[in-house]
Parts: sequence; structure tokens; C-alpha cells
Amino acid sequence: MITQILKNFNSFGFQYDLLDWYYENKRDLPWRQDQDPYKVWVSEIMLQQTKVDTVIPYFQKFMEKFPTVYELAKADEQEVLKTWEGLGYYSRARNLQSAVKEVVETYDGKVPDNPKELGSLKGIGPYTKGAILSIAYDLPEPAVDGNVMRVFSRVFKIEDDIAQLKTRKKFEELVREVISKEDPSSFNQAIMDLGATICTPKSPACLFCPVGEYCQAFAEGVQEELPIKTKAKKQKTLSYMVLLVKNNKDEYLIEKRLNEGLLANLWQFPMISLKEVGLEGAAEWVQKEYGVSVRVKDKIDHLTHVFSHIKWDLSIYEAVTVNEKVKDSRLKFVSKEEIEEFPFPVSHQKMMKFL
DNA sequence: AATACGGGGCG
DNA sequence: CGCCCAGTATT
Repeated sequence: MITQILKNFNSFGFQYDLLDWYYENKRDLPWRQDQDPYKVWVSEIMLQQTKVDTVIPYFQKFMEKFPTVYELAKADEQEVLKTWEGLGYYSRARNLQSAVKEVVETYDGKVPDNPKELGSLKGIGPYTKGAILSIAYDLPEPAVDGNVMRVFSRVFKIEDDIAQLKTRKKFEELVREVISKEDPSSFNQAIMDLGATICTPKSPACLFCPVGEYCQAFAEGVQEELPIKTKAKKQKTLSYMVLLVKNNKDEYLIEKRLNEGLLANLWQFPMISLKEVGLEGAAEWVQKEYGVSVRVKDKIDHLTHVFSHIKWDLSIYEAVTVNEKVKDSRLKFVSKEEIEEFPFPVSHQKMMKFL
């Protein structure tokens, strides 16, 4: 299988030309200042499904607030989420803190340098495990992400569907064979830089590619057709009414979301599912659900928000309290200024201009 | 093997 | 509007 793919492939030449290019052209990124395993770890978690440019300011702020595993381990989860606010995939933040606590308690604050212990930490999957072991600890471990699969699917003209789990394993096998044993850290990062700047999804710059001469797809002119990836199905739409409830002290009603599932433990303005309740029953439902009597006023705005798997259709309404006895501990009345302290999803940040 | 889980940028 | 991005956990 793998041996067939590697037949006639010049691994040493490939490594040499790739690394030679990388040493001259590597991007100057905040998490590349040193090999601190904690920094590598945080950056890798943030970079999951997220562009470098998006991550940079978050990484800076995160490191100022939580410079080592010890600060993060003892931090308040809400503060961690606040630092993560807007970055998305919030379970990454919660899992990271949970794992860091384990590192402090079980490994005396030292990030494990072996696959078994590292891979057992929450939020560290096959990719992140390999990334930390190679980048921070110079071990020749594969770190196969979207970039790596794109680059190598083109280099070896591999036509397997990269959306399949087993395809990633195939690429891991492949990388184990071709990775530089002298500088696996640079090798893995070089592939990622190559994928981000030259071997891009659309219109790859093959004429500038340092390893173009090794690329089978380029040789046959089919680089644009690879990698093969089955497309995701389209999102379902969920419609909600969102209430901006103000009391007579000019405070607004906010609610903490459940500790699991979508946007877990973030805060929001009360949302009412229009599928289950309907526009007319809203006030009654709020009374029953939250124990707060409200009078719904005018509709202010309408917006949609797209997630990876669903789409929210939100109708924003102004509302006032008639009787504000809050019995539910998930609920709070807070001033416009106090709202800043709570982590909110982007969809609800968009509504704050109406407060 | 399929699905849940964010948000932004680009053509 | 669909696609892509330094993926992981759960079912």
C-alpha cells in the first residue's frame, strides 16, 4: 500500500528542498519564538479549524493572562471563556483548561513528551499530539491536518476521500516514512506553511513550489482536482425569538447556557424557539420557564447566524419586565457595562448595539 | 462511519 | 451562498 506509493520517491531530496525553503521563508509567528510545549499546545488548539490571522491576537491575549499551565489551571472558567470569546468551538477552551489541570496535578506541570500520556489529555487528538511531540519535543511524529493531506494528496496523487477517517491514517503512515528524522519539527511546520502559502486549496502557486519537481499531481496538471473531499450537507434552519428584556433599573436579562452542547456555558439574551412556542405564546412561556413576567414590545431587528451544522434565524424583540422575580439561577439582570464581563457568542454580541 | 461543534474570509 | 481553515469528542 504505502510502499507502492513511495516507490521511486526521493524522500531525502524532498526533505532537503522543503527544509531549505522553510529555513528561508518560515513565517514569523508568536508561537514560534521558542519551543515552550505549553505555548505550542495553546497555539495548536487555537489553530484547529481556525486561520492563523484569526488566532494571533487571541494567542497574544491568552498568553498575557495565562502565561504558564499554573495560571491557566487556577483560572476561573468564565474568564477563560471570555478570553476565547469570538474564537468559536468553545469546548476547545474548556477541554484545554481541564487538560492543563491534569498536567499540573498528575505531571507536576510538565507537558507529557510521549504519545500515550499526551494523547490521553482532553482535547488532544491525533493531530495535536503529533504537532506537540514534533514541534516542542523534536520527535519524528506525524501531525496530519488539512494542509498535510492537501499537500501529500497532490505530491503522491492520492485520490482517497480526505473526509474519511481512515484516509488520515493512511497519510500518517506516509508521513512516518517521509518525515525528516534530523528536524521533524521544521518538517511538519514546513508542510503547513507550504499548504497555507503555496499549495493552497484554490489556485496553488506550483511555479513557486520548492517541491514542485516531486509532485505527481503537478506533473500531470491535476493539482486543482486534489484533494478529493465529499461535501458537507447544508445546515438546517432554526428560528428563535430573542428578547432584550429591560427592567426599571435599566438592567438587561441574560441567561447562562447549559454546560454542554452548543455554546456551552456562554451567556445570551433569552431565546424562544418559534418551532415549539410561537410568537403569541412567548410571554407566557418566559413566565413559565424563567418565572419572569414580561411584556413584549416592538420587533427591533432580524438576523441570521450560520454555524457549521445549523443556521439560526433570529427575530429580536424589545421587552420590559412587569414583575422581575428571578428564581432561576441561570438568569441575571445586569447593566450594559456589566454585560462586558460575560462571555457571549458572536450572534448575541451583534444585538448589543440595541441596548 | 456519521454527526456535533464557531466563526471568518474568499470567490 | 458554498467552501475552507494547524480537528476532537461522541455516538
